[in-house]
Order: sequence, then structure tokens, then C-alpha cells
Amino acid sequence: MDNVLVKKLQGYARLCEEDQRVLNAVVRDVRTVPAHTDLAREGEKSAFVHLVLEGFACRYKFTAEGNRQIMAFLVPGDFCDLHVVVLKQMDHSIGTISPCKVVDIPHEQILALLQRPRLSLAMLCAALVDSAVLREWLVNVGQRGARQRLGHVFCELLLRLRIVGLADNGYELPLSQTDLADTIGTSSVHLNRVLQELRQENLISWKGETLAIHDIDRLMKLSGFNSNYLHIGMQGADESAL
Amino acid sequence: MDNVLVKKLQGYARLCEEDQRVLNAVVRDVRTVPAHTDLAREGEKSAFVHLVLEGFACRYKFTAEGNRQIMAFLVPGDFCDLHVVVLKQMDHSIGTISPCKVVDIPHEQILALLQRPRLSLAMLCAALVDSAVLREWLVNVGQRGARQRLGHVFCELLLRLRIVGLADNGYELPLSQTDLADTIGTSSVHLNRVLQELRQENLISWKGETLAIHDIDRLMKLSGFNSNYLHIGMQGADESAL
DNA sequence: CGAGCCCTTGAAACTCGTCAATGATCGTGG
DNA sequence: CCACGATCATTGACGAGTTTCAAGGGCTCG
Repeated sequence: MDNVLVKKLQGYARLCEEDQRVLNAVVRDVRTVPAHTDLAREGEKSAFVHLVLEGFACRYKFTAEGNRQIMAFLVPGDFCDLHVVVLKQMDHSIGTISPCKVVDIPHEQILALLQRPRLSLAMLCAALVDSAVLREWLVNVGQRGARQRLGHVFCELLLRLRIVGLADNGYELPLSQTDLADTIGTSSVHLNRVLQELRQENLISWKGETLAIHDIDRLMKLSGFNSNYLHIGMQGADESAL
Repeated sequence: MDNVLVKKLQGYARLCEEDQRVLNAVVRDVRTVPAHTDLAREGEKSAFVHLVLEGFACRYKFTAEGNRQIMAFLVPGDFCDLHVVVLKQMDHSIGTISPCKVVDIPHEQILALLQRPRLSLAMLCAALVDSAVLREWLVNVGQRGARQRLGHVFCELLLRLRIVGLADNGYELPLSQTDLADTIGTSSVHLNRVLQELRQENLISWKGETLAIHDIDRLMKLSGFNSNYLHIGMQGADESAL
């Protein structure tokens, strides 16, 4: 039974058995973290890289006025803060949204992973895709209306969660409406109204923590969603690179 | 006389003489590119990594509705598309804004640079800072009003251009108002009005291509600017890392 | 049963976008 | 040398999208 990390990284490079064994070894001391708990805080430097195995976490930052922007969702299989290996301090915070299972990985272990060419390539790809996602979010918030923005987020999560086997035509979305509002940069009041529009048009339903997408094609078209930025299914590209 | 690349990377790691020599060797065949010319296009895969030596370029993307979002400014010393070494295709485009001097660097030469530990560390840092900038832009567009957003961009460019010796209390800003509008996600009409407010409050002046910032402290405070995300002056952090 | 959190709704105010028109500047060709 | 077109900056008026304030209802959990 492969863990989500293996599942995800295999999308970027052909991992050999030993690569997979090493990855599975990293996922030993799993820790359960309650919802709404910080894994890393702006200004600090963590001794560990955090990996999410279950649940939703996020990258976020508060403005001087006290408004929160969520800058990334961290779903099972995602490294939260690979950059702490190199940078002196965090420039943003990372916190859980739902209860999570996470692994704290010491720097040396990360460096060991990077010694293996295929793993290194896969992790680099994953990091580059994270950047690509971030760019798309900027486009989303900068150029699209609230309806489109919301739909876009739903589409992206669907594809990302499918990669790790956590979605079919819907998925568990353990967010509050306020979380979503802070993601797409609207007030929670407005988010609520937009959400109801999507529901009434029979595009989605969202009860409890379960999101169902009824017409993904229409939702994608409506929100201007193009999946190319996720670089899905292009096996690591240049394997000669590293 | 050091080139801008050396100047920038020295901010991230102590480069030895040989490192600098290698970098200077990379900056050989400088090419002059007119304004408004694409260096790389969404969907393609370039054989070269592009480095800006003079002028302004940008990362951008069009939405399905034909709106443009600028996702990054590429100023002298910036690599445009290091990721093409690894990923199969571009998920966004890169184009010049003003006339530029750029270098086309073949993949092998990039890989050669990465063989040198200090250079590798410095380039990694630069890439991580690029991501940090991107995150801050998302916060900017998602959470701040147009005044703040505009001020924030002006502040950031001031600090970034100072690193490569191209700014004191102002700098050459060869952008159209439309470019700026596409950066902060407003209409050009609205941008124009906000710009005039900043001028009337004696915060800035901008004639021709020269931007002067009259009161950087007040501008930073007004726009909620905190420079920590630029990671300036923290010499590469963990030099043991790589 | 009460406290707290989240979702929902309404009304009023405001930021910002769109449309449209007028100037200003600049390079090009007649 | 001037006329022309093109690009960019500016302005006004109007409307749409969004925020804010305020209040009420439902749910969970101790």
C-alpha cells in the first residue's frame, strides 16, 4: 500500500523500488495535529520540513490590517516548507485547517532524499508545480470575478486530490466559508452568496464536509479553468536533467 | 566591473573568485530585444534559460476572456525561466516590457553552474525568493485596496533594484499605466486615478520613465509593506545545506 | 441549557469597472 | 515641415460587483 507521497511523486519521475523504500521510510513518525494549529510561523526557522499525510493545511499570511490571505492549500502528499532547509526564516505561516496527520522531517533526511537523482527530480518538479499553482492563483484573484474564482478553486482541488486518490467527482472539503473567502480574496458574506448561486445552478453541492461537483465541464468552462499549469501526466519531463 | 547577476547572487552566498568567473563567462552573447517581444510562450518548451541584464521584462498570462495578469517583473539579474530545464512546457509567457538586453543560456550551461555548491545555493535562494515575492503579490492583490497595492509594488521594486545598484530614492520605470494595472489587477482607468492620488499626496512623482519616491517611509506604512519576504541581507542562510 | 461558531439574509455605502470622449506625445511618411 | 495615425494618459458619468454592518438562525459541544 503506497503512501500519498509516493503516489504523488510518481507522477513526476519513474521511481525505482529503492526510491520508494526510502520514501516510505521517511513516513515513519506520523503525528496527529488538531485543526487550526500552526505548524510553522512567520519569522521563525523550523528544524523540520513538514509533510501532510491526511487532512488540509494551508500557507497563509496576515496583513498589517489583520486580514488573512491563504496562499496555498496543502493536501496529502504536499511538502509544506521545503525552503526552510535553505532560507533563514519563514516569510509566512503554515497552519492546519482540519485535523491532520503530518510528518516532521529533519533537514538531513531531506538532503538524503535529494541525493537520489530520480527523487530529487520529482521533488523539484513538485516544487515547480507549487509555484505554477501560486501563479495561477494570482491570475485567479487578479483577473476573475468571485464566481469564477470560486469555481476555479473547486476545479483545481478536484484534479489535485485525484492524483493522490482522494477524489472522484467530489471530495472531502473540510473548510469553513471564511477559509474559502480568505483564499479567493472576498468577504465571507459575498462568498456565501456566490456559493448559493453555484448551488442553485446545480453546478455543485456542499453539505457538511463533502463537496460534490455535478458538472465539471460546465464548471471548468465557467471559471476559465485550464489544467495545463498542474503539469499532470508529463512524467518529470527531462529525466536527463539531473 | 561585476555584472548584475554576480551582484545579486552575492546577496545569497559568498561566491569565490572562480564562481564569479564562471558567472561572468555565462554572460557572453548578449542580445538586444525590442520592447513588447516574447522571450518564451505558454505551451512551448524553450531550449534556453533567459537572463535579463538590462530593461524590464515580465511573466504574464491571459485568461480565457482575454485579460492579462502580470505575475512577476523580471529586472536585471533575474533568471526568467529556470524551470524549463525540468518541466515539459511553459505554463505562462515571458515578454519584454521595455527594450532589454538578455542572454540565452543553454541547459547544459545551467547544469554546469549548479555543479558549483555556492552557486547552486545562491541560485536556489534566488528561486525561493521569487516564490516569496509571488506569494506577497497574491496577498497584495487579494487583501489590499488599489492604493495600497500600487504603493506596495513601488516599494518592492525600489528594494529589488537597489540590490543590483539601479535605484536610490527612485528608479527608471519603463512601464505603461496599463502594464501596472495588469499587475495589480485593476482597470487602467482606476489605476490612473489612484496614481494621481499618490502624486497629489506628494508620495511619488512619475514623469517620463523616471519614478521618484519622495517619502518611502510613509509609502511603506500606507501600503503595509514589510520587506522580510525579500530575504535581503541574510547571506544564503545555511551554507552547510548544499 | 448556554456559549460559541458558522451560515444566512437584508440594506446601505463604497470601491472599482465600463463606456466614451478628449488631449498629449511621438514616430512615420508624404 | 506638417499631417497622420498610433499609443498612452486623462476625465466624466453611470452601473455593477463587492464590502460592511447588523441581526437572526442553526448546529455542536461542554
